[in-house]
Amino acid sequence: MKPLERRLIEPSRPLERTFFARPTLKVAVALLGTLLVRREAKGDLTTGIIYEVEAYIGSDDLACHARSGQTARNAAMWGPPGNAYVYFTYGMHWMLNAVTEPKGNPAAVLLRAAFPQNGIERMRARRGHKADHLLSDGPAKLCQAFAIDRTFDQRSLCDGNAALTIHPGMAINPDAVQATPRVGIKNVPEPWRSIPWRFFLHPKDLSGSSHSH
DNA sequence: AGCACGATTAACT
DNA sequence: GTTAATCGTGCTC
Repeated sequence: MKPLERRLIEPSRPLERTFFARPTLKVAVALLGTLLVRREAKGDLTTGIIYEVEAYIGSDDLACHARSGQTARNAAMWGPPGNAYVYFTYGMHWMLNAVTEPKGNPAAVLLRAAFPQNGIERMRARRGHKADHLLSDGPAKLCQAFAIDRTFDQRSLCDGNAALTIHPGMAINPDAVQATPRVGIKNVPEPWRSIPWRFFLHPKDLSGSSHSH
């Protein structure tokens, strides 16, 4: 018996580059509630609603990889807004970012968590047989669940038929957005270590009004 | 050439 | 609560 999928969200057009070509903090908050869509072989869709992000903004931000100037690794951040920036860390994990701000202005939003919507069994096959909410509740887990690796670095997230896109998702109550310091940067100097550029929604705020068009 | 550490995770005590 | 895993990157010598 095929497991029951959550509500099938038929993706509309992806978010356009103009969505990402804005101040990074605005893009970060606006990404909450949007739908991450991974098109796999045979047209299978793996999707989830983004509910946790972090902003990394420019070479002055000492937590941002742009702090040490442009290199082969971080070049994506200097590229067009709406591209992916995917990097490898801790010797084993991939991280997915969406590049923001006008081209040449290095900044990005780290996608830290998404609530599974479609393709949940594919996520389980890659992540182990865990409860839905544990499949993509961290930046490296998200990349595992959605099968994202270096091949996505510098690729557009805005092309309709691409393997990875971001689409309008749920309407979000701005009052429900939580902000805290970014995590995993405890050796970064102040004020960057404590500036509240992590944004997220509580699960209860994900179960409300959903719309796909 | 060597080295310290990382936008983390899973598995421990 | 702690810690091993595991290796690319950027910095120092």
